[in-house]
Amino acid sequence: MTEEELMLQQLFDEDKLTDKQKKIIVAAIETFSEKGYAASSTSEIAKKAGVAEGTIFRHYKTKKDLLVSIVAPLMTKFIAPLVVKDFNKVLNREFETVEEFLRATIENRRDLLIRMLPVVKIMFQEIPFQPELREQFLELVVKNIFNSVEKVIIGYQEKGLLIEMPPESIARLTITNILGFLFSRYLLFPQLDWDDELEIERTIQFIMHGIGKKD
Amino acid sequence: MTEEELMLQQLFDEDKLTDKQKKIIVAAIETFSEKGYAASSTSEIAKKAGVAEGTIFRHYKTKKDLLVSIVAPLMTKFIAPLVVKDFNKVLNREFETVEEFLRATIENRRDLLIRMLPVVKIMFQEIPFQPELREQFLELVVKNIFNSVEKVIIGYQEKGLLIEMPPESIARLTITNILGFLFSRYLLFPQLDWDDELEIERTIQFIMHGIGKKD
Amino acid sequence: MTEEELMLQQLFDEDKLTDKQKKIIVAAIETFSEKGYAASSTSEIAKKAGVAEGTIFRHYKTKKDLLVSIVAPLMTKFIAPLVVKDFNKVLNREFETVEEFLRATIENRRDLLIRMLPVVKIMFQEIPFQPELREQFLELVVKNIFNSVEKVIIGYQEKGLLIEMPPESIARLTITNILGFLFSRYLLFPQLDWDDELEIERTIQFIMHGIGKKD
Amino acid sequence: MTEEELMLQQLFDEDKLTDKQKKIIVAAIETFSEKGYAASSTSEIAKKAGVAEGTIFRHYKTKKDLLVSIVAPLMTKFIAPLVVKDFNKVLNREFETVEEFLRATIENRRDLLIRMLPVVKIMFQEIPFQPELREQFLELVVKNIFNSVEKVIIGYQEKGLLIEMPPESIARLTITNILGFLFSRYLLFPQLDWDDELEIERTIQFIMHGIGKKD
DNA sequence: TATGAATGAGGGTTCATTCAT
DNA sequence: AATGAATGAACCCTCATTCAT
Repeated sequence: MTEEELMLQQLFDEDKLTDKQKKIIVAAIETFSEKGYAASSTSEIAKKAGVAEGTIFRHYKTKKDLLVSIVAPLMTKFIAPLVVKDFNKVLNREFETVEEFLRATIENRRDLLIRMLPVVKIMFQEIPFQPELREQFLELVVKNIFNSVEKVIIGYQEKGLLIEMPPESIARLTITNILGFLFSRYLLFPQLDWDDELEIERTIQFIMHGIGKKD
Repeated sequence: MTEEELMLQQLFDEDKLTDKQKKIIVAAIETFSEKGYAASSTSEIAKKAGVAEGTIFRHYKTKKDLLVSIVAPLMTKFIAPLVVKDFNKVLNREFETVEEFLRATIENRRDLLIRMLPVVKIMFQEIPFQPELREQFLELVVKNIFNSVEKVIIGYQEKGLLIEMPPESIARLTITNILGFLFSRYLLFPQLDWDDELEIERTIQFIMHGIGKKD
Repeated sequence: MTEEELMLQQLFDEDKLTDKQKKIIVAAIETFSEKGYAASSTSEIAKKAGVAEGTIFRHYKTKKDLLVSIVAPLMTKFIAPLVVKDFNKVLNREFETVEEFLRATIENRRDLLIRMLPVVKIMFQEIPFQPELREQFLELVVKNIFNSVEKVIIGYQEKGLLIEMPPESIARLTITNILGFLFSRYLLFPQLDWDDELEIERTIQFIMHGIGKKD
Repeated sequence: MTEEELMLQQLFDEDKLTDKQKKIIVAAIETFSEKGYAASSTSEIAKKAGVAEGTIFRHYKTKKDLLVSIVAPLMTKFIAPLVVKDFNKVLNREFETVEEFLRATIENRRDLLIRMLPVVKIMFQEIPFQPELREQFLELVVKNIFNSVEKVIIGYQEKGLLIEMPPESIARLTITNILGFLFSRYLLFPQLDWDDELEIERTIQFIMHGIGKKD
């Protein structure tokens, strides 16, 4: 089983996908991610997947349908659990400090995040142009997850570990920084030299303490 | 003079642009920004600009040439000065604290940033797919600007106002948060209700102090 | 038994058709009639028939084969008997006048004609484009039937009830008027208000006496 | 100037058609008429017209647009004048009898009718499937022309030359017979031996006197 | 026998680009 | 300089037909 298929299993294990369907999805993710949705052609995807072009349209009514079929489950099945799962651990007092929690979460899932990056890239690239995706994202990710996050943040706030800023803002800022790092690192400038461990540590440090010196 | 033409003047005032060329650029920015580069057609741009299709190709050899002609000067003439200019003020001790500096910078240029957002959006949308733009961005923006930033940051660090983190990281994190806010606000979820003043204040607060409670 | 199946029985009662075959034919007639042969897709027919696409091609080698299988028996088993049958009655002096004969024939079979119209429509739509059908039509309908008609017409001519025009011409003109009414009524402008009884009466009157005033 | 171009001139002389546009229309008429609209491909039409396929879509937004652009002017510019023109002569008492009028009309325009037949064929083939055409036909031909016809018919009725049947019915029946002859002759069975003069004469005779013997 | 996934040729249409005017 | 008709490759998608199950 290739890496891609592993990722697919994470994304699509509930659905019964035929062999060809898996190949189409793998090829589509690769192509969309490399060239962007609009610049990808179904014929190229078909060739890369080793199927006839018509086969794509047997499974996905339109090219956009293919896009949505890739990105939508990511939102429902991947991103939500990714965050929520360990938040429960946090709520169960497994982590004494937010710092530890952030470090554990990021480190813990870094490989998966890296493997998922193509799809994440597609997702953020297309959200500005596809109202359908934007609405799904708001409904499934923003609303759904931010609810869970709120509890955790409030928990830490009550423990006196977080400032009193409203939970949504804290969530937005934290997520911004994590995604900001990942996008800079893997999408915008992958060819630069990065010391990943160090940058993650700095990101966490920044999230926790900002850049102002305590005195 | 329309708003767009004002923006154009900021971007292109040195070049002698014909009236039609200006219209083409305005139309291209609007279209690229709305639909993305690949999904925009030159015929649509021509129609929106009120010129013949051929006219576009008289001024810009290819569609990609049009894209680069829009984004490249942004990098050289807009973003660089935007940051550097006030950094010099900072170096001249005009601002006692980083906070004040950040606030002044953001507030000061907010309107312009908002008006520039279409082009900024295009820039970030296309950087992952256009190596030409990516290299330009690295060369002109990252290297060029980060050099200036370093001095400022070092200055504040020497004054004991910033932590000891390496200047590049501080720059990256700061920029990430500013752009992160602007992208969330204007590109990803413009339809949500935002209290801009408040969010900017929180972003600044976050940049300076993180989310961890000092005690 | 539905109306369609009744019609099918009239058309195909000798052949042993499976249940699925009947459903395919009903669906094909409906689709061909609504959209025309070329604009109908086998997949739509399959869906409407509730069978798999492959099933159609198990029974009919090609799409055209399906068309011919529908229209051909119509010519041999329906139209020919339709006319000939009562012509025998006429020959047996059941009708004193041609008028009565025409009226009886049309009225008598009007419901059936209406129910058959989808297939008749297909037949006339496709005859110009399918040489196979055209030849069959000439062989089975024109030659075969016109022979019978000739006898009837000659019979009435001998009785002094018809003018001396050659039987083929009389046949052509009569049929033209009946079909012309039916086509105007049911195919070209079904949405107009028609007083069927009245129009039939006028058609008969016209066939018999033209529009010139006797003096 | 070829025959087709002559016909085109009759149909489209008011519009300024480029050379390529004329070729496209000629090719489209030929192809639609031979194979039917749905079975004709734009690539075939382009090849036959000697233009690039894209050129078709520069002038006609869609394939259906091409169809309508061919058939619509036929209705407005050809069929209407065809009938109305001589009806005025009739009203001016140029013809003593309806028979003479019919003969003059048919003979007079037979060549043109024959040359127009491909377009007439397309028109009647597609009216059942294209609501757009059907409505146009009703609006432009049926309503428009039948108004004129009514006057003529009433004129002859007042002169005692026509029976008292309602003008619309007389019109429908007359037109049915003329088109019925033309369709049988040129569309359905062009390969049969026809004595055109004789058949026209018989059609006229039939229209005037029916098939019933006066006595 | 019946299925429906798979095919790949061909469908209508769009597009960036060219070039004569 | 500016036009816009013309191009033809490429696009997304549909289709009749095949074949392993």
